[in-house]
Amino acid sequence: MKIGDLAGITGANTKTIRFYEAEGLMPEPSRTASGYRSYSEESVSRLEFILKAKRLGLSLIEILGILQLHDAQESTCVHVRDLLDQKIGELESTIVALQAFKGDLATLRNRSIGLVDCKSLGGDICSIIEQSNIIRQQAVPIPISLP
Amino acid sequence: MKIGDLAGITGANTKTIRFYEAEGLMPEPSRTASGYRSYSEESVSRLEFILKAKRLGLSLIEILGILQLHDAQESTCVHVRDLLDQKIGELESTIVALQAFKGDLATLRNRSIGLVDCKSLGGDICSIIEQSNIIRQQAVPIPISLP
DNA sequence: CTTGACCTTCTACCCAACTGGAAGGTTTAA
DNA sequence: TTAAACCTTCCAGTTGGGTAGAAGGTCAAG
Repeated sequence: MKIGDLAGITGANTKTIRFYEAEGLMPEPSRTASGYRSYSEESVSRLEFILKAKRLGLSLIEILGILQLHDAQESTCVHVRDLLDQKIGELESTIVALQAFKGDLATLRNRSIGLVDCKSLGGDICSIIEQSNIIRQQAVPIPISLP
Repeated sequence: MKIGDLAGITGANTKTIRFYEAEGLMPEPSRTASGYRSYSEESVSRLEFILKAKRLGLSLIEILGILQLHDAQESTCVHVRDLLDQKIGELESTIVALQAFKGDLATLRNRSIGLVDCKSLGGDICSIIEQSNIIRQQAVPIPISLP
């Protein structure tokens, strides 16, 4: 099967497949006489694995780590479970931070009800912002991407 | 006051101040005879405004919009209130999406308790991932950055 | 007078995860 | 036979918000 077929089956872009190969996520496939990449069924499941893992919020680096364990014929389960725990923890603290931040913004917004002249609260540019005193905690960045 | 003084007062990096100038957020300041940037108190409050607005989660583009209204001597309050409403709405849907996603990951993780051999559930690489069927909604990206 | 801490401009690089385009080779169906 | 639809490699660009470094000019203290 050629790269376009693999792309069609998995929903990935051909450029993305070559990119994953360059990044070491997909192994170098065999080639036809004319140099076209030639993939097997195994390539389909490997690429689908990568896409699923991405949907779980794993980065390419993290996925590479799992695949390297797999390729070294080591067990990946414990490692993956740790990764999931870590992701869940990150999500938890992100959610908490965002909720607090949303509360701060809502307070700020409610204080500004009925305000038309920005300077009526004493600011130079916009009192809503200048009167704010929000110090946001560094939130964990959320990896979000869809194929 | 020179750029280093402005940086010291506000906590911003001198490179960042020049970058904001290039992006049109900070106006071009006057120069000393030797070409050094020379700032006034107004520059301090403008830069502090930018930094505060960033802490509210506004992007530089959004901040630029507010500043352009201000510089055109139009009222910014209504616009800023709308921006806040929009940010609050984005936060709300992001939080909901993240909570759902966290629940999905937790379910997946709990299903894998006690699993040592990844293939015992039938997968090729890691059953935890291969058995997952998570289709994540496109979440709203959250601009997060601290000075 | 020199040393070191400033300042200037300019270009290039960082992060992730692709995506686009150019320039060329191959295959397939009409 | 020729046109479309593939494929190849390589290089550059995207996004956002900066940062790093080079090469040079300036200024104040000792």
